[in-house]
Amino acid sequence: MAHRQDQQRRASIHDVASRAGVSAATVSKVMAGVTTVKPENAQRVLDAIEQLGYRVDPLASDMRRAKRRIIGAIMPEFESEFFGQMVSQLESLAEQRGYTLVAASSRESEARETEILARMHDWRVAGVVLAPVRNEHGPAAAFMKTNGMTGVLIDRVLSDDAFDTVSADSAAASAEVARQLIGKGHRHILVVGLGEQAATVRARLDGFRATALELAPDVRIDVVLAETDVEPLRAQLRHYFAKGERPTAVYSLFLKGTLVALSEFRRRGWHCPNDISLVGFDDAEWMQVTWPAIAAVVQPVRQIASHAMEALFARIEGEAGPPTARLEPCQVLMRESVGSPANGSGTRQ
Amino acid sequence: MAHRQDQQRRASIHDVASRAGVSAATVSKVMAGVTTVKPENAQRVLDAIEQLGYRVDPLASDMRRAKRRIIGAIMPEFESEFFGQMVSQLESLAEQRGYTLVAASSRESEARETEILARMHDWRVAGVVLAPVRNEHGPAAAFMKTNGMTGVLIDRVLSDDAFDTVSADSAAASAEVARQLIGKGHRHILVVGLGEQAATVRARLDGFRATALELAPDVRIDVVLAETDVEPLRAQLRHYFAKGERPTAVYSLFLKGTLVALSEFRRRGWHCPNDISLVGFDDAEWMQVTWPAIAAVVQPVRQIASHAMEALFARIEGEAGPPTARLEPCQVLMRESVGSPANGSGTRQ
DNA sequence: CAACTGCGAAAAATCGATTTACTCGTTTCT
DNA sequence: AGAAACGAGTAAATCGATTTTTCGCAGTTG
Repeated sequence: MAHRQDQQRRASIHDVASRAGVSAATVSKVMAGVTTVKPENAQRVLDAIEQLGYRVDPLASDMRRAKRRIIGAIMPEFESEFFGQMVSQLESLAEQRGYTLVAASSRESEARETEILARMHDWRVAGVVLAPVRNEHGPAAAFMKTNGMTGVLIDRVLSDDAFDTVSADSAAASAEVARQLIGKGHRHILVVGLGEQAATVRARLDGFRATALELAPDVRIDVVLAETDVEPLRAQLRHYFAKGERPTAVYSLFLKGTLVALSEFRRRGWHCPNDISLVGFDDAEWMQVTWPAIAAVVQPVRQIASHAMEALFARIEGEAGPPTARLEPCQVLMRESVGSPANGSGTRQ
Repeated sequence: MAHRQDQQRRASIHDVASRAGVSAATVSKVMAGVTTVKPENAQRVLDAIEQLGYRVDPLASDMRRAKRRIIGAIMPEFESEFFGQMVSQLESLAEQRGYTLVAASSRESEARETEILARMHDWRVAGVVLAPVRNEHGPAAAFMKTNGMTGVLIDRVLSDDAFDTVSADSAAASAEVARQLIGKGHRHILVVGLGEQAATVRARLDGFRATALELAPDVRIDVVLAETDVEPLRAQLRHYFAKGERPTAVYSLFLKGTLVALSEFRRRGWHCPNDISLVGFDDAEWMQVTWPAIAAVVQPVRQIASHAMEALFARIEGEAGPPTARLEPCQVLMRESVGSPANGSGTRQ
């Protein structure tokens, strides 16, 4: 009955060799495309491979190699559109070069970040794309340095003295947001953010503040920052509004903050842009289909991914030289959620 | 200058052995926790490991093993919240059992699905969690069967004769949606969907239609289905409305369809729920913070993930018996985007 | 005292492919 | 003609751990 004896060992190079009547070394050469094999023998090997359904065992094959054709990717999370697209892009770029991408999520923990890195080191990955939880100065980057790993840092980084970095030009984008909000007449703006330690959050905040103050020295900029979690941010924001503060615009430095802001507006019955304006860093597909459409800074995911991979492969192929720090320009989409404060800022429409 | 000689070969088991003055076999035993080692020697080995910073090379270690402690996961895409959460959950569950998750995206292609599967087979993964692009009858599942792989199918599947399956109870959820829409008085409903071949799409459509017709035999149900891409769906939907069709409610069978429907409503200046009602399969975080909040069917991601992993590990550990087919109950959140058609169905508010 | 039992550890085989070194013939060059 | 070069192929070493086998030695047993 049970034809469950199909646990037949998969064909090894020796099986192919004996079936083709040659040695294992010859089979290996045929697979490697070496020309010093008699065409006749090569054909017999090819036939044997075909018949046995032979596939090279990557474990054995990679054993003697110092590096495998594997790229590791470590993202802070997988749930957001941004990192989802990033992983997808990276995977596709890696595959184009014949590499396999192995992705892992640090789940916003620096400890996990280093553990994963150690595991990838054990796996002898050729290189790593690390999107650190905080910034380029964490233990993960240090681990990579001490272990001589090849890698690129992306997203929440500015520049590093050991690794190439690629990230969105947060400061420039924030400056542009400031320019537009000030231009529309806003003079009391609330900035909300998460993760003070993240390199990009500081860049966004500073870029925004500098430009806003330059264009309108009388502008009032309030800041509500929470350290790591979203819920504390929500609480702080609620408290801020409860005090009676009434900014005419809110600029959220990251996606979850935009959601928190929107939900607080809901609680209070405020509508955009009549009661308050809203811009968020990070775009999402849904933002253009809602009433109103939500203004957002679009991060250039594809550019970041492709430049990161370019830099990484250059290093893998041995390129020397000082590390580069790339900043990719963002696009600011001022959608319906932003208006002029004049429209009415006190009562509901 | 260049202190770049740090490419020092990492310590092998033999380095540890010679430093501890024992043989490699003894080191291996100490690491494996075998008790037949003199405590004194064990200590020397431990010290040597400590001093050399020795870590087992997984490549060499796994070489002789038939299976590695690796679980493969293949998702149709990484960009959506649903699959992002799914991968995250699976990764965390795998790690809890000491396994590493290797995730890959088939990018909605059955050909890629099989390629990835072949690669994972080469890697000797202990098991695979496959979320097939279409359904359980594709080439990927067949590949798994012929190669005797261990696996679980999730999401776009109903049941299979070789593998355990876990998915959301689409039919029941759709029936509930039908119940509520009919209950609110809707008698002309448009259902939009993508991927006729996907097991779940059919289940959702049939579940909805059966219940709606049972409760209100006079209900008119229109269906707009596109095969694979979103843009054709958008075109079809636009054409449908251009004909002058005016359903009072739209039920989208998947997330992207909900976005397409919303953007078409925008084009025409229709607001929910006054001009038209909308419910979508698949919830997303933003749906509760928009005006109006969008009604949605929430898939039980955590349950699906954990039951899938439970089933998978049971099989890995040798559990026999016929495959099981689990359906996890969904939650239907009727939010503001759904109202009664009476509210006004012709002109803008 | 020879034979047996066990323990602890070393030696050797194994996993599957790659690579180096080496063996024969054949050409080619001087 | 003799040396060097080359073509085609094989045996063996190698990668780093695990597992099986073997071995020495101490303590028992008959």
